[in-house]
Amino acid sequence: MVQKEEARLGRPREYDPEVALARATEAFWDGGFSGTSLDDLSAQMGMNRPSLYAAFGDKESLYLKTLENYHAMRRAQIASALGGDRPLSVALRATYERIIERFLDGRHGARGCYLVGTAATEAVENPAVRKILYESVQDLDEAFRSAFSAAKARGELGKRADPRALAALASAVVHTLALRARSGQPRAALQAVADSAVSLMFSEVERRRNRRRRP
Amino acid sequence: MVQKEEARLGRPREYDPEVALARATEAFWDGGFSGTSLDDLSAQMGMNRPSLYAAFGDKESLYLKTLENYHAMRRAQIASALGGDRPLSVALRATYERIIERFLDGRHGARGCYLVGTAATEAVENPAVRKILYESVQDLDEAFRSAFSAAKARGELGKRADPRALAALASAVVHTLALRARSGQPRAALQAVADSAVSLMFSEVERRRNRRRRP
DNA sequence: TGACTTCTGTACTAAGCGGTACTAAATATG
DNA sequence: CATATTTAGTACCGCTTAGTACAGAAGTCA
Repeated sequence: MVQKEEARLGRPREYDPEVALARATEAFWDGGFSGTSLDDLSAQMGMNRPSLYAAFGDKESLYLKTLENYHAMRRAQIASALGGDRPLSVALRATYERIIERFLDGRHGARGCYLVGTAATEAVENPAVRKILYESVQDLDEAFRSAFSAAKARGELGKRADPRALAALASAVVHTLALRARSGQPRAALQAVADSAVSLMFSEVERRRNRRRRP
Repeated sequence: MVQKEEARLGRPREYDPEVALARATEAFWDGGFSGTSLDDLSAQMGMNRPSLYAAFGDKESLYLKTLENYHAMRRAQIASALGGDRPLSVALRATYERIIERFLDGRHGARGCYLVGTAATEAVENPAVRKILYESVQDLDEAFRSAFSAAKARGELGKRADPRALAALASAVVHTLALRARSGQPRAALQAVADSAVSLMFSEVERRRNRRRRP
């Protein structure tokens, strides 16, 4: 993320596009697309309406940009969290831990996942939003699937383990955590859900290990 | 649901309150709370604004009534689907089948669960909505938990099986199905998720059975 | 310096919003 | 029949919305 501060013609911007987009995301995250007005946005982004329009287009295209930006960030984050050479059961727990942290962190209370919390509502009547939501779900599945495949190749899972099925389940845990956070469940409840899910995914193997250790 | 058509004073209603509430649900389901105007509602409910206000109060209280109504209906439906004397693995598959059917059925495409699709967005800034969402998640967990406990007592699960953990997972499947439906995933994808999840929940037992049958 | 370019900020428009006052219509009651 | 009561429908209110016109400010460039 190098700042390429080329000498631009004309009056310089008084806002940072990245910061402004992040603040727009915050605003939409709390209120949803329809529930957040341009006055809200302009206030929270610290830029007046005409500048906002010049920079991001109309409300919908601003919203789509926040969605795509969020999606790209999370995609990278998940990939890096699942990468590395830790056993998947360990990496998975750590990943959920970080996700829970993010889902609980909001200025006005827990807000879960941005896509689950706001894009899902808009998805029915807005095809562009639906497409982003669809791709984000697919990408999450795929990230988990490749992680489970790799883990299986490393012998961390049984021969009968189905990476695709386990990945769908791992995604389901993310989705349920997003919803539970937004519904107001406390951190301990979210952690319990994530923990028991991971235990279940690896239960077969862990039991086999235990049998071998103390026969 | 007996119609108690008492002789009321004054001009008789030209609308059926239950039908009107169902139509309001439909409208909100597609557009969300903020995205659905009173004009939309009054058009779809087939009653003019003053009648709407007299019958259901303002927009928010109408929305809350649709949420509570939906919650009560689904609660009863899940309970009846999980009840009966079928093995839980069978009842669970049937339950998911029915849920998928409902999630895919919308006039303007698949819409998933009404609560997940609309209440989640409003939950951050509206405590009343958050409360209903919270209770609906808890109720679903509890319905599944009691079903898993009963199944365990009937010997359908291993001794180490944790009904609470399995219930959280079963709820997670419902949540992910709601989201996937709304994101546009086809029926086959939803069925695959549900099927493989059920298989995973009962995998331990099924494997043991297989071993016994063909040793 | 002066022309050109880009951003800022005020002020505005037209349309849509949630909500309501008021009149007419349709029933029960006496 | 007259009266009370409840609904239906029109028409409106004040406010908020998304989006824009325009003038001035703050830079670059020649």
